[in-house]
Order: sequence, then structure tokens, then C-alpha cells
Amino acid sequence: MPSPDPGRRNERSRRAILAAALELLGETTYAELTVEAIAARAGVGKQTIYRWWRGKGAVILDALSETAATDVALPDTGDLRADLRAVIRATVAEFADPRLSATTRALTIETLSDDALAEQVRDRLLRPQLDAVKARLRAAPEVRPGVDIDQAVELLFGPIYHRWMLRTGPLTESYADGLVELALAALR
Amino acid sequence: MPSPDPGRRNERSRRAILAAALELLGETTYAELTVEAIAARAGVGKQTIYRWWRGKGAVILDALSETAATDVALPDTGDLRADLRAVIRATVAEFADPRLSATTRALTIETLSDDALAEQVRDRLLRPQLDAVKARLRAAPEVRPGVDIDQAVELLFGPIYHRWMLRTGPLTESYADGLVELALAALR
Amino acid sequence: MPSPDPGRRNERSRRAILAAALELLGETTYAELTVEAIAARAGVGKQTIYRWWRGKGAVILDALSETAATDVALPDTGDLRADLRAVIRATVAEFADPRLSATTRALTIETLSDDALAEQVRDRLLRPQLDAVKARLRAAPEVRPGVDIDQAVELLFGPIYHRWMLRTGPLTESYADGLVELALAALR
Amino acid sequence: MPSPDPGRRNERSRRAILAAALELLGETTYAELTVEAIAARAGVGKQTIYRWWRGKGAVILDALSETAATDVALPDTGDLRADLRAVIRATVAEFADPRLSATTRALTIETLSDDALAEQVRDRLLRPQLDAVKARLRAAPEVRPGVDIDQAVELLFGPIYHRWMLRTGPLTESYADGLVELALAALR
DNA sequence: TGGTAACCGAGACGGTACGTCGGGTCTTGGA
DNA sequence: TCCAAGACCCGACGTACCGTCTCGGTTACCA
Repeated sequence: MPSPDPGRRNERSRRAILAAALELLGETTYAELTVEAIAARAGVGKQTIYRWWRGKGAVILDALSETAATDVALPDTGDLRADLRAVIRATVAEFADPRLSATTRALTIETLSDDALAEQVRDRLLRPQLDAVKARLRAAPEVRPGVDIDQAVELLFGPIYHRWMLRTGPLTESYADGLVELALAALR
Repeated sequence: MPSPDPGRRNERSRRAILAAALELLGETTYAELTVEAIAARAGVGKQTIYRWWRGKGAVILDALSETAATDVALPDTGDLRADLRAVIRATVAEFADPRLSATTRALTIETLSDDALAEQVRDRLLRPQLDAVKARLRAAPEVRPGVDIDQAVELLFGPIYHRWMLRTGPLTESYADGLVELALAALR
Repeated sequence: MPSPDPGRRNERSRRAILAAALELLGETTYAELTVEAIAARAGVGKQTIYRWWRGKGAVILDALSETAATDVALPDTGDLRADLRAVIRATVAEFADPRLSATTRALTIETLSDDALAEQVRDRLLRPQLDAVKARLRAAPEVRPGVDIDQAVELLFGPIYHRWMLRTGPLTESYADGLVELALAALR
Repeated sequence: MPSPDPGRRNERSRRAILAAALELLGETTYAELTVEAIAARAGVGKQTIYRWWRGKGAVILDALSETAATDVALPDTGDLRADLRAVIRATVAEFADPRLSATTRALTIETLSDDALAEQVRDRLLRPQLDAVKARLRAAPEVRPGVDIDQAVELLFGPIYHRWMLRTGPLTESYADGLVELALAALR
């Protein structure tokens, strides 16, 4: 495989590219984001982007992987309702925030367009959080035995995606709480 | 605004365009689909497309509106579990079918990219089905009073979207049935 | 042959491109001349250049064909020496003028790089002048019968090219006159 | 100017570069010849080329200087016609040979593009041969006194360049002989 | 029933970005 | 210190589509 030697890679350029990508994503639509603009903003040749990434999708995936990857912690206060409320409220807030949801939008589009990237998005960005919630659910005595934990976690996050994408309702704290109640009812 | 006179519209061209759009969508990605290709395939000038639609998104939305718009019926056998299973199984099957899910993918991308189209997608394509399910739920004595019907319906469809987009698990009949069980448990 | 329909061609653009090409050729080297710059200067899309020409070489060939193509007249005063002096002095002056020789340089380079263009350069730009001189020589009683007219004309122009390319001496009027004397001596 | 110390120069690399340049010149056009390709073919870093030469023009100039530089001898049999025929026939043959004329083409292009290189090409490659012919002419009693020897030599070589560049006729032995006759007529 | 105004197919146009190529410079590791 | 290797910034390449704009030709309404 004649891919470039990562040892020779210029760290300064790498950082500049990821930073530029995130900046531009905040200023325009994902569809309007261009590799050319990223290169220009980063003060970098286009080739340097294409040398290390397959396209803009891969760049922003990397950019976001870098910023995330730390907030996987999920509290276990012993009170499942409280813990779930915390995480679901946070998630709902993130989707409600136009700034943050721009990146989610970008990733979702890329997820739908490129199978290879979809895998990476799933594994590197989403999985950690989902796994944390799964672990919490598994440890909870309130959860009825026999419940499929994968489905349980989708019961919590799926509706948020749905409402966010289709804009069928507000993404508020009370919505989050209501969602938790429904889920708890399903799982107990 | 002197928008074109629909009376003069060439029905043959309209059909050819919608058909070509669907054909091409089956052959390539939505991202690779171009207005130029649609026009060529339909044997039509590009202007004829731009005269009647805002872009490729609007075209495929119309194309899909035409094919759908009929299967909104939802049976009311008196058995809520059976009725939900029917509709959820059908939905899951649609998402599992690569052919059909290509169009869903296209619509979802457009939904995420263009607010104006998102509204239309929601209202013309999704709402009818969601409304039918809502009506069924509202009429069901099994559903605990006080449950937010909007949330209830999202509890059914949200997880499917989630699993489909993130490819976190299989989209099978037994998955559909399990989902119905969880939802019923939440709503009763 | 799926080449574009010349009937649809935009005359304004065509002119702007040729003019821009000549302008730029006066400002920089032929090697530094780019299609992109021509397009920009002409206020034209690059595609419009590539639609009608094979590259920058073809463009400047066209540009020069347009400006030339008229000065083919050669006087016949009855005095061969005088007539040849006139034409050779003019040619030498053209090669001596840095402005004019820039275009000759460009054409010569292209001639050496691209066989197809070379033919056109020869036939459309050079041949008319050479033919005029040939006709004059053929009509001259001073010229010894049996002289190959093609070689005769090369005897006049070849040395000019040689001196110009290799910069082995000045390109002055007296040089021109000396050359005519030598040629006359050879032909009589 | 701290130009590199030639003492440290790697002779093996130097040779490999010049050889590669000549090889590639035989395989493609001069315009398509790239420094990158030379470096790759020679198994050498690009920097090693740029350290010692100004660009591809300088490299091939050096390559050709090496191969030439020896055939400057011009016979003096006492028979001017015979001697000129020998040298002009050889020159015409060289221009007629596609293999050899490729290098001439390259040099001519570079001569037209780069003044500094033009000087070197003239002095190191062409001058020796021209000087040899000039010496022969100067020594010839057949040549009419007062003839400008510089012009005389151009009268011999100029037409060949002209015919070769413009492809206006065949480059054969009989053409060479005819040219010699014309020149002799001019000089006597 | 002939005029005229809109539609239509075709496709050229000014643009923007694509992904690639090569130029010439700079950096790294090994000899 | 030089070398091979090759990453880097840069700029141009030639292509693909965008959405707009003619261009004739054909409908289909209206006088």
C-alpha cells in the first residue's frame, strides 16, 4: 500500500487544516464547504489535504474526532432517572444548538453518502457515548431483565434524531425529560 | 412574480424528468446525481427542469411524492399490537431494502441541507404516515392517558432511523417486533 | 464529429479571448502565458476557451492569423534588388523589434512542440508571404533558370531565422541588404 | 553566493541524471519532460538536480554538451565543394533523423525561452561547428574577398533550420548538395 | 385562421470547484 | 556535507456541473 509515510507528516499543517475546517463549518453550510476553502484558510496546498484525506468528509470527521473523544464519562449516581435525564438533556441541548448541530448535520450527511466514512463516524464519534449509556443501563437494577440493551439505547436517542431531522417539534428540556419517562416506562 | 403558466406545461416532459430522476437515483448516489444527467436522460433541456423546480432536490421530492401518497391507510383491527407490528414491520422492511432506502437516503440528505425542502418532505411524504399512526394510537384504549402522542410516534420511528443511519444493527422482522413491544410497554 | 456548433458561437467572447491572448503575450513570456490568465483577462470561463481551441497555442495562432493575413502584397517595380530589399528589410525589422518578435518566438516554440499546429502556422501565417516572394522570383528574368525557387526563398529567410534565434549578430538594415546581395549572387 | 562545493559532488548521480534526461528526451516531447521524471529515472532526489542545475533546460544542455563537443573537426581536402558537401550533408542528415532532431528541437525551444541558456547553447554547442566552417571558408581561395564570413555561414545553415522548422520540404542529400551549390555561387 | 407568446430541445455561456500534476523549497535520516 | 526520499506551498491544468442565457422550432391560446 503506497500511502504516504505518516512519520514525515507536518503536524502544524495537520492542525491548521482541522482548525480551518471547523471554522468554515461554523460559517457556512456543509454543502458549501470546499476543500479549496479549507486549504486557503489553513494556508496549505490542496495537495496536502488530498495526501492525507479522501475529501472534505474525512477532514471534518477527523476534526470532530479530535475535539470529542473525551466526554464519554456518564455519572452513576444510583438514580437511573437522574442520570438519564442528565445525558438526554445534554444531547437534546446539543441538537437544539444551531452551532453544534451544524457539525452533526455535516456528519449525518456524510454518513448517508459514504459507507466507509459512516463506519468511522459511528465507531469513533457515536459509539463511545452510546456505549457509556449502555453500560449504565446494564448496571441498573431498575431495568427489566431480558431487555435488549441496544434497542434500549436507540429508544433514547432515536426519537431525538427523528425530531431533529424532521423538525416535528421543539427540542427542549421538558421534551428530554418526557422522553426519559417514556423510556423508563418501557424498560422497567 | 411571473412564474410560468402551468397550463402550458408539457406533461410528457414532466413525466420523463421524474422518471429519469428516479432511474438515476437507482444507479448512483444522490450526491452524484446531477441536473444535467437528469435532463439528458429525460431528453429535455436543462431549462425545462429549472423552469419548474428549484433543483435536483425538488425534482426527486416530486418524483417520490407521486409514487407514494397512497399507502397511508393503517388498519384498525382492534388489536393495537398487531396493527403496530404491521406498520413497523413494513417500515423496517422499507429501510432494509437497499433499493427503497436509496430514496430515503436522498430525502434525508436534502432534509438536512435545505430547510424549505425539509418542510415539504415532512409534510408531503412523512406526515401522512405519521398522522395515520397517531390517529390509531389516539383511538387505542390501551394507551395510558396523558401520553404525548407526538412523542409516542417518535418512539416507534426514531429508533428505526437511528439504527438505519448508523448501521448499528440488523433491520429484521424480529427487530421490528421487539421495538413494538418496547413501545407498548412505554405507552401502557 | 461531435465538435461544437459554430453557429452558436459567441462572437464577443471569441474576440475578447484573442485580444486578451495578444495583450498577455506582450506582457509576459509565452511560457508564462496561461489559459487561466487569458480567460480571466477576457472575462470568460475557461471552458469557453477549451470548447473552441486545443490550448493556448491554438489560441495565439488564431489571434495572429486574424491580425496578419493582409500584408501579402509584394511590389514588382521591375527592379528585383529593390523589391527584395524592401521585403527583407521589413522582415529583419520585424525580427529585430522585441514587441513583434515575441509573437514569432511564441509561434516558433509552438511549431517545435506540436506538429498539428506547426502545419497551421506554416500554411496560414508563413506561406502567404513566402509564396509572394516565390512568385516575384519566378517572374524575375535576373534569376538563372534551373534554380529551385523553394531553396531560393529559404536562402533569403533562413539566415534571418538563424541569426535571430542564435543571436549571432545584429539585425540591421545593412545586414538585410548584405543578405540580399548574397542571395542575388547565388541566384543569378 | 554560497554555491555548492563541486568537490563534494557525487559523480554517479551526475551521470545518472544526464543519462536519464537524454533517455526521456527520446521517449517524449521536450515540453512533457519533467524534472521529477528525470529524478525518478535517475534514482535521485529532485533537490540533487536543483542543487546543480537551474532546471530541465540546463540539464539537457549539459547532457548534450557532454555527448557533442568532439565532432568539430572539418576536413580541408583542398576541394571546398567537397568539404562543404560533407559537412552540410551531415548536418542535414542530423536534422532529418527524428532521434537526433528531438534534441535539437529541445535546445531550440530552450533557446527561444531563456536568454541565459541561449547564450550557452550557442557558445558551447553550436559555435564550435560554425567556427570550424568559418575557418574553412576563410582559408578558401574560391571565396570572393569582401564576403562577410558570418553571413556566409548563415547562408549555409540558415536554410536548413528554416526547412526543418517549417517542414516546407524534404531534408535529403540532394537538397544538401543543391544548397551547397547555391551557397558557392553566392560566395564566389 | 393567423399572430403571438409561452413552451420546448439544445447547448453555449460565466463561473466555481474539482482532483491531479509539476515546479521549486525544505526537512529528515542515513552514509 | 551530500544524498534519496518525499512532504510542503503554490499555481495551473483540463473537466464537470452549476444556474442563466440565447437560439430556432413547435404548440396552443386569442383576436
